[in-house]
Amino acid sequence: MYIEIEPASAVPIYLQLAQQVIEGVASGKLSPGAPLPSVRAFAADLGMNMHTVNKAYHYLEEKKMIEIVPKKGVFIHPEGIREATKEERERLLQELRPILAEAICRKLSKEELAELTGKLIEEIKEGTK
Amino acid sequence: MYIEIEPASAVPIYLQLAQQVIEGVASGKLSPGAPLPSVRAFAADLGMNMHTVNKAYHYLEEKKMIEIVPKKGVFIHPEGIREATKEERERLLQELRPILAEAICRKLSKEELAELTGKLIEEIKEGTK
Amino acid sequence: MYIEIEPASAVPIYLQLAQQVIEGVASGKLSPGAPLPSVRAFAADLGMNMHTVNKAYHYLEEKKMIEIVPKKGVFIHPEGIREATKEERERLLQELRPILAEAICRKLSKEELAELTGKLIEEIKEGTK
Amino acid sequence: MYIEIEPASAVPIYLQLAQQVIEGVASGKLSPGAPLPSVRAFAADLGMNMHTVNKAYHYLEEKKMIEIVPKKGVFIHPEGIREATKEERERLLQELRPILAEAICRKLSKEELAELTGKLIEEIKEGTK
DNA sequence: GTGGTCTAGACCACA
DNA sequence: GTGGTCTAGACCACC
Repeated sequence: MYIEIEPASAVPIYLQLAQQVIEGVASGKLSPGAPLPSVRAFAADLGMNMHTVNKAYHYLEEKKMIEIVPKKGVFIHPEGIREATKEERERLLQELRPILAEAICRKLSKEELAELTGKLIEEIKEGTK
Repeated sequence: MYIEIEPASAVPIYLQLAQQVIEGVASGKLSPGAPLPSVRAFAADLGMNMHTVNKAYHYLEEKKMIEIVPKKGVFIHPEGIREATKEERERLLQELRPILAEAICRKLSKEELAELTGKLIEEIKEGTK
Repeated sequence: MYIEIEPASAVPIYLQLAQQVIEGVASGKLSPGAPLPSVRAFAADLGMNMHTVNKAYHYLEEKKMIEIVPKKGVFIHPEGIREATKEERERLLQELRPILAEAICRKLSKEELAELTGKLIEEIKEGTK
Repeated sequence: MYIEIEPASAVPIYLQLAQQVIEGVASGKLSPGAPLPSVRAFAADLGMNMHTVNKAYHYLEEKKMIEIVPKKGVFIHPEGIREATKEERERLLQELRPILAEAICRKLSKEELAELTGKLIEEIKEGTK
């Protein structure tokens, strides 16, 4: 797992971290049950504060992507990531919406978009950064 | 143009407003050169602060999607929205990335995703909310 | 709303605070949509840290008992507290279980327990502390 | 006695163990004077650390629910579990309070609650897990 | 060693 | 003025 954080980004550090863990799962680099570093170790590793890592972990736990076992450690959810609920699909679509709207304004055709997202999906699955 | 704002959302109000203007353009409801309400009128209409509408407008101006003509008014960019630059395409992909990654974790296949985004694109183009 | 915190208690401060807000709702003192103090004001009021109040608020938000509107304030969930899902009922029962088990060991009969809980419920509903 | 531990629970393992012993007593499966496994044997049996079992035993001893006889073994308190003192009743009520408050918020009526707790009590007494 | 909790103080964007 | 984020450093219970 290589994690790259851009401190200057508008997206909060804890979110960047969480998203990269999610990418790790999507690419298969992180399998169900796999341990994640302790909050302290990860924080030291990434040069950030313990609480920031903690926040990322709790964010992921809420999404049921990881399991935080008090005093034991943190693990990719051992029962596997569950399929999206109707609510979650709806949320993902809502997040997608403004991005697609802007792309359409910018004259990207449906086909171009399909190709771009297709490539992006492959990239994520292969774990290419 | 029906604008719907969710005040409780984590997305800032000014951004929600800007995104809905963009959707208006994407759907063709707002054509190049079309006038937008004055800051004052829009704010009163939507029950929000003038500063908020102003911020949305300047956000859109920076993206070159609208033109603010002092003393005259605000218009959808009359020369049409220009195609995405390389940087903008890159940014759109970066925004897409975490959403797709989560979708993959949630076991959405490439085909399902393509179908969903396809539908969403149609929805936006038709201006269906 | 009178809030009383026991710093020496084994139950974390943020939880005590959250529970007392819940009691406020149960007693009807806090109605749907009612505003709660800002994190800073509440913290100053209660002599605790802003982050502790924040944690209590986010705990309650997760339970959908309050709504945190960024930059606006915090409110008792305006649509009212929704009924317990099957999962939540199950959790409540699991929490009840060890307490009842101990009570049974201590020779409290079913009738005594029913009477005690009945009284306690009335007490909570009336907002008697 | 079947003991089931959820390692991922927020409830400490030693407490889970102690609570299940209490349930054993409540259901009558463990009668006054009945022997409990040695710390070592229990730990091996449950795949947990000796310290953890030890802590559970001392927790139960403090509650006077078991008796630890050095070099002899551990037994359910032979003189029977004594009735709850006033303090203990008070403590049980205090533990009950937040659970009931949440249930009230969730629109569970007094009658529903009475029925649910009644069922739960029967379940515990019968030793149904 | 782990995560959980709490405090303190800071800066930021938003409204 | 609001909540959001981040840092820093501390103590605790549990394993």
